[in-house]
Amino acid sequence: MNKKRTTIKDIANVLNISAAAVSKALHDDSRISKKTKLEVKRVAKELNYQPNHLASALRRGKSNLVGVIVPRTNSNFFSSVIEHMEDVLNKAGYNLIITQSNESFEKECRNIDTLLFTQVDGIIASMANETVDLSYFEKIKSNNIPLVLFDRGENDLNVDYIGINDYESSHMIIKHLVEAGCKRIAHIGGYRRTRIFNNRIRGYIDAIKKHNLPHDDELLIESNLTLEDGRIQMKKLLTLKNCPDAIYVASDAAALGALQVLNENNIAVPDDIRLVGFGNEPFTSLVTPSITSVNQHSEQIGQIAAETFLELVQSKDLKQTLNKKILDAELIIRDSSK
Amino acid sequence: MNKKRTTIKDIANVLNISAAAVSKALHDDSRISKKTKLEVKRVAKELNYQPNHLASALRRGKSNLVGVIVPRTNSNFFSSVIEHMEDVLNKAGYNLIITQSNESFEKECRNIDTLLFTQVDGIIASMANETVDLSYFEKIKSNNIPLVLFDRGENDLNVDYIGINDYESSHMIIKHLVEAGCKRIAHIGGYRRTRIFNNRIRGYIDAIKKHNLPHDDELLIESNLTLEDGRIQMKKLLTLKNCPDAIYVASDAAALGALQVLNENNIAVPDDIRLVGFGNEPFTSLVTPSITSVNQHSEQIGQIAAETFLELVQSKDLKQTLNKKILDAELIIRDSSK
DNA sequence: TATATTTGCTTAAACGTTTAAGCAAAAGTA
DNA sequence: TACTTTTGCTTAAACGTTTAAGCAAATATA
Repeated sequence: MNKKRTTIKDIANVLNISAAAVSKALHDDSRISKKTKLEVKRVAKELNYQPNHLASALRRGKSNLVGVIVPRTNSNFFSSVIEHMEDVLNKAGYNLIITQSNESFEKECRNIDTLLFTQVDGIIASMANETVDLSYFEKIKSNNIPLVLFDRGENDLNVDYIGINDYESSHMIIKHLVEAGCKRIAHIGGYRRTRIFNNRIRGYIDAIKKHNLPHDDELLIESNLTLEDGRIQMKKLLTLKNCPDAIYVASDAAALGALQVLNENNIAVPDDIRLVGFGNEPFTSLVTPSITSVNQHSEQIGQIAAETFLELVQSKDLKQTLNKKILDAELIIRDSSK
Repeated sequence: MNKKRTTIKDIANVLNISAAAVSKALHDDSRISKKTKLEVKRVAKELNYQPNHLASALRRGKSNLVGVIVPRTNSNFFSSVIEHMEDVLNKAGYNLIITQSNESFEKECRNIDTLLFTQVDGIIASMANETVDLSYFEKIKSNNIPLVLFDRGENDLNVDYIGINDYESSHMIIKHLVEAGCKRIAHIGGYRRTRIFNNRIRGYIDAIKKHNLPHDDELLIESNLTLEDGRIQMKKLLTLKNCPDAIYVASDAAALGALQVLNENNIAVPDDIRLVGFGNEPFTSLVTPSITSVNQHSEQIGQIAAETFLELVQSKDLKQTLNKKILDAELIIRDSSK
């Protein structure tokens, strides 16, 4: 009927030594004898001792918690990133607090407050689409909390970043479509204020020029890239006098919307119009025809983001050099562009 | 250049009162004057005071953290449950630590250890498919930590549970298929050791009998319900001399696998074979033909699970009556069974 | 042998809160 | 007036751990 949990004091009482000695024994301090260490560990196990994480965190001034903010967990990319981040950080003794912003700036701000309140040792985040005002992220920095961004980053913040080479990815996609014989390629992109979408757009424009294809304003569209956006923008593209023969869509969800519209209008994919998405979400291989897409290496991004965070806390005082790690993405060619 | 964060002592010094008075003022204690409260709050804001969560948690013996364990976050059902749980719990002052087991028993055990180590005030979990050994969940109970299960529960554990009526859902599905004229209905289910899958199987068997349809052993299959399982089991069903005219699959992923095989074999859905999935994952409405499925009311489940947890902590000492809340599911009829 | 070093512990303070107990002054009551 | 009650604070201890400082005994060094 022992309501109370065992503490190091309980162990100390059993062995008639001080609580300090117990603490040191549990941490394998060199000034504690082998014999005492063994006895302490034995009693700890016997009494089912669980260290009080709050007390040690309070004393040591760190919580061993890392806050994670993602636009949503319900995406293969983000949940995979998180999984691999967790692997690395758990091994280093950190636990994760995962929060989702649902692409809302307001929710993101509340998440940041929550994480700061919870005394996390650092924050690894991917920004909401809506976010333009960076004051809340500045708040993290001014609280001296290590911050690492991935995928959705922001140059102005001057923090470590891990992402893929969006500019190059666009080049890769356009090259693939050109080689397949496409002459008129449209791009349904995100809003330029988000760095990754801006890079994809820049890559698209430069690649189009490089291959001497027409760079027509009506072929370049900005949107929120939801499935519904994909539908709307695809319908708009179909009304053009001079219809494109390929569409590069900056998200898989929007690409799926576009595909639905094409199917509904009995336009053959890839024969009449070729289609490429972005993100390599599982459903891209499940729909008919399967959608060509870009693998963003979520495993590596998660792992590297975690490692970057660890470097950051380990070298906290020394003036840190900025880390921007850009991975090459991989084009997964499927039926929609074959 | 103030490295240190502001504490209540700093506020106390500014106002020449005791730290205790500051603490009480911040908590609107009735024994502190209005004037002092206002001043304390003003100074707190001025100094950008952030309460040290660890210290207050240590002192009060509770962390205001709730641990969540789900098989995976990359599922619309679970991420939606989490989102709505978060809404309720944030309002009540709790934060979430989300962990995923990836359907692995081992990972689930490690997650439980992690959460206990982090001193969570309670755990809300949905069990991994693999889990049969309940000792780790018993460990939660024996640590006196409130435990609430949802979706994937377990009768033997005797803890609060929120889920849908799986047995009734099967009846609903069979009724729908019978009304559509089906005479020979197969079921690709999960393993009976998991309660929800057992209930779906029982519902299937009883409904089949009720409608005087043939209950053939070869029509009832147990599997892991992954997409690949759906493909394999569907191929097996197609080899039967007496082929079914409808398939009820206990997960959307497996239903999709089955659909792929049917499409590849040029078997018309729904004309030759009708298909029903379970879970109402977004892709069910996106594939061709769209898949009839069951909406599990993730929003309500998340909300009720959170509320159940709150009831549990509020009435911790009084002998708690067991809460099992079973919601009615909703059949979403789509092209695959029309 | 006398002195220095190492070993193995102890004591006590600290981390930032909360809270029980207490005390003086103000306000209320008879 | 003399008392009780209320108000508005303070003091001090506690939560469970870590850690700097210190001290005696054992061991090494000269």
